[in-house]
Formats: sequence, structure tokens, C-alpha cells
Amino acid sequence: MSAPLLELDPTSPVPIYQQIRDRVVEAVAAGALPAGAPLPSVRSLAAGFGINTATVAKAYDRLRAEGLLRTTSKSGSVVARGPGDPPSPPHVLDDWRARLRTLLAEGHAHGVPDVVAVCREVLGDLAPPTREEAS
Amino acid sequence: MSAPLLELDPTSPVPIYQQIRDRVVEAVAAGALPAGAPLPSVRSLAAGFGINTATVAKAYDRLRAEGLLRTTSKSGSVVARGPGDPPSPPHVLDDWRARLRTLLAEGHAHGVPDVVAVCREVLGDLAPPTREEAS
Amino acid sequence: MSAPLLELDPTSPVPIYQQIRDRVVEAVAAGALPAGAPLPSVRSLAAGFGINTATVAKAYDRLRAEGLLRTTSKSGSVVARGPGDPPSPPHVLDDWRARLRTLLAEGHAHGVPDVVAVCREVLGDLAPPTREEAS
Amino acid sequence: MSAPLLELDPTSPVPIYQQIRDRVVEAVAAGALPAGAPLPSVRSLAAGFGINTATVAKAYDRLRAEGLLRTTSKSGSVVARGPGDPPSPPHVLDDWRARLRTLLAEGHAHGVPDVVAVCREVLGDLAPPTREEAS
DNA sequence: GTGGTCTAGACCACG
DNA sequence: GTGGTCTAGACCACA
Repeated sequence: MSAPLLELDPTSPVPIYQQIRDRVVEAVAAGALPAGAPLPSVRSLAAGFGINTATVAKAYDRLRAEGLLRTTSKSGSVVARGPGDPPSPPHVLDDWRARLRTLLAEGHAHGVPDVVAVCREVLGDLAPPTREEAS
Repeated sequence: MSAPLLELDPTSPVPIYQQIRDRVVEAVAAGALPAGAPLPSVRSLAAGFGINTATVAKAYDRLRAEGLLRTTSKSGSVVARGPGDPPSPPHVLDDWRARLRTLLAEGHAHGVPDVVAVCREVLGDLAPPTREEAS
Repeated sequence: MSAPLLELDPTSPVPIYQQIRDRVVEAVAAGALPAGAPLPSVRSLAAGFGINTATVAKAYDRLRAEGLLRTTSKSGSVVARGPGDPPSPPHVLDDWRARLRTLLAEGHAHGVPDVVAVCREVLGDLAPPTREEAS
Repeated sequence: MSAPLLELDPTSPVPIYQQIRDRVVEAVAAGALPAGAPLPSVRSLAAGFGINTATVAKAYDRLRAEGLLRTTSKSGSVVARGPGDPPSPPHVLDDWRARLRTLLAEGHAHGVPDVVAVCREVLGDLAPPTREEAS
């Protein structure tokens, strides 16, 4: 795999900590980071990208608040849950639905013929049915 | 129903200009604002909500950049396109897809059982039969 | 009122951002900061205590995550809820109960004769029945 | 029931030494560890859980500082006091009260309807009949 | 003016 | 070694 796991764009208006958070969320959804999988240490990740440790720490902080990450001083940060685990609390999901609503509306307004089809496609391409991983 | 067209929440962490933009996008998607429909002038909208004209102008700017709004000195600002029109240029849709990807991943990672079903539901509830509409 | 609203102890092992958070929580519980009440700006509070703005920002961040604070760029940070409002999500309350359990056990183990009585006292002294405030 | 006496969660963000300390405090409060009861040696406890002896030592240190533990070279570490014994010195109780104040305030601020009732419930469920207790 | 983001670097707690 | 905390200061987004 030459997949770099993380690609950051310092020129993007999206905050770096948010980009890190997004990439991790996607990796978790895709099963690339199953529950229990370790994430790079704050220091190493920061060093690898030439960014500040505080920035990475903030990304991890958010993920922790979302319940996707658990961290102990000893073993560092590990993924706390996967797609198959019981759904997160309603409070979290409601907020997600609201954002989804706006985003789907945007696609529809822009003339995407079948938004649901795109969703299916994006999602399938993201988290293949968790088969044997390959074939 | 006098259909308020726009509801803004000044206490929300979402920037006002973003809220305006989001509401317009949703109205366009729902067909409430068909192509050619006039939007209130920057001045009147700002006055109506007691907000700064610069805030409204910024929202309109974004909508214009997205290709959803067209402004002429003659007819003011009108909706530039509707859900049925040909899709927006690729660079717009690609960006949308990227954001969609992250958002769907978030739902999946948080244990939503059938993300596509939720999308279908949210979308149907947003822009129902679109065209003939009623019966 | 000579009550300084906030007293911080830089020598305490309790992080400063946590101290700020705790004092705000107490003020909210006591009704001294009712829903909608504005908190000092990050800058002014930091300046007033000779601490860094990032430290205050972190405290506010936590309060925001707890649902006690809401902040907009315009009006700054305001209290988002009060004691009388509907209870926070179970997720939050369960965690609180667990911490309460340990803390009450501690008091009991240390020979406090009637822990419940102390709770009643502490609480009454904290949030008087919301009377006319004094008499 | 083989009563595990101690259950540690290495994935918890709560430091291990703190978990040990908390569990012992709760056991003392519940009467499961009456005054004079011996605790496992630092070495054996550490071995039993596969953790560092320094971690256990730190937990015992804290308990000793709190006055709940007494260590002699002869009899090892034994519980120094129980719920029925005379209250611990004021400086210990004052600190406890301060933390209690913050925690109760937190519950109240989060809309718990009757905080005292919850305390009663939690406590009764923690250290039920203690001695002959009821009739 | 407000808060949000990020950097560079230091110190401490945990195990 | 890990992450958590804090400082001093800069820049940007929002209204």
C-alpha cells in the first residue's frame, strides 16, 4: 500500500485539525482503522507533517469528544469504535442528520440527477461490505 | 402559512452568512425558489433581519460563486438554476462529493445502520415530488 | 457584591482551564449566570488573570462541548442553559453519576456521618430555591 | 462470587493509579474492606494486573496521604479506617467538600431534577446495611 | 470588537 | 516514550 493514510492541504480553508479529524473518520468508516487500532502519536504525526503538536492534539481531542477515539497515557490513542458498533447517542446523530440535509439539498440544487445513487456509490466505495478484504 | 422563507438563528455557532446561504440552497432544492425567482435585495433582507448588509452580501457572493444566483443591475438577484437544470460544472460537483464523502463516512463510523436509507428519507422529505408536485 | 466571580489558583494541580470551567458551572448552578447571560470575552478574561487566551478558549471549548455555553462570533459567549432546563442527554448524566458515586464513597469512607445531609447543605448553599435571591 | 475486589480498565482515560485508589475507596466505604483488612502487596498486585509496581505504589501513596491506608514493614499495607470511625481531619474533608460542591453543581446545572435524591440513591446502593443498620 | 486557528517551544503527569 | 498543559504571540474569519 502506498496510501499515505493522511493527506493534508495547508492551503485549504478547512482547518488542519479538521482535516486530520475528517481523514480519521473516513478511515474508521472504511474499516482501514478498526476498533482498537493505534493512531500515530501526537508528536510523530506533527513531526511527519511539519505541523504543531497542539494542532494534532486538538484533532485528537475532537475525535475523543465524538467517541471515536480513546487515549491513555500508556498506549497512546486507539480507535474506540467501528461502523458495526451500536449507534452513537441521538444528540450526535441528530446533528449529523441536520448537516446531511443541507448537503444533500446542495447536490440536488446543483442538478445531480440521482443524489441517492451518488450516496450509495460514495459509501460503497468507502466501506466495501467488509468482505474478506480482497478477492 | 406565510412561509417565512428564511429563518435565522443568531445564537447558532453557524455564521449568519452561512445560514442564509444554506436556507437558499434548501429552498432551491425544494423547488420553493425556482429558476428566475427573485431574491430580496441585500438591503431589504438585511433590514428585515436586523443584520449587517455586508453579511447578506457575503451570502449572496457565495451563492453567486456556486452558480445558484445571478445578479444584474436591472432585475436584482434571481435564482440562476433549479434541480432540473443541467448539472453544475465538475469542479463544483467534485467539491460537493468530497464533502459528501466525509459526511457519509461520519454517519457510518457512528454506527448508523443504513446510511443510504437515511439519505433517501432526508431527501424525500426535502424535495418531495419536485415537479407535478401535487395531485 | 465584592464577589470576584472567579478565583483562580495557579499553584493548584487542577488545570487552569478546568478551574475556569468549574467556576462557571457553579455559577450556572447557583443561578448567578442564568441562561443567556454573557461571559467575559476570551481576551478580557485572559488579560484579567494574566493567563493565555488559549487557556481560556479551552475552558470555553469544554463548556461548549458540555452544552452549557453557546458562542457566536458576534455576541461572544453566553450561557446556554440553566438548572431548570430539561436534563442533558443520558450520556452526560451517566458519566456524572459514576463520578458522583466515587466521590460520595470517599466522603463516607472518611467518616462523614451523614453524607446526604452534607450534599443537601452544599447544594442548598449553592442554589437557594431561586427565591427573591435574598431576604 | 469470588469478588474480584479490583477491576481495572486499561483503556479508560482515568489513570491506572487513580482507578486503584478509587476502587479501594469504594471498597472501604462499602465495608468490603474494614479497618485492619490487609491489602495485597505492591508487588503482587502489580504482578496480578500486569502493571508497573510504581503505578501501584503511587496509588497506595495517595491512599496513605488520605489516611485510608497504613503501611508497616511488619504487616504490609492495611486499611487504616472505616466509615464508622471518627471523621478524617478537616483539611481532608474541606477538600472533599470543595470537590463535592463542584460535582453537585454540575449535576444541577445539567438539569438533574433532584440532585439530593440521586445522592441518596447512589449512596444507598453503595454502602447498604453497613452494620446491623436496619430492622 | 469578538472568537478561531496555528506556531514554537516549555514543563509536567503517566507508566 | 506517551499525552496534557500552558505561554507568547501572530493571523484570519465574523459581524
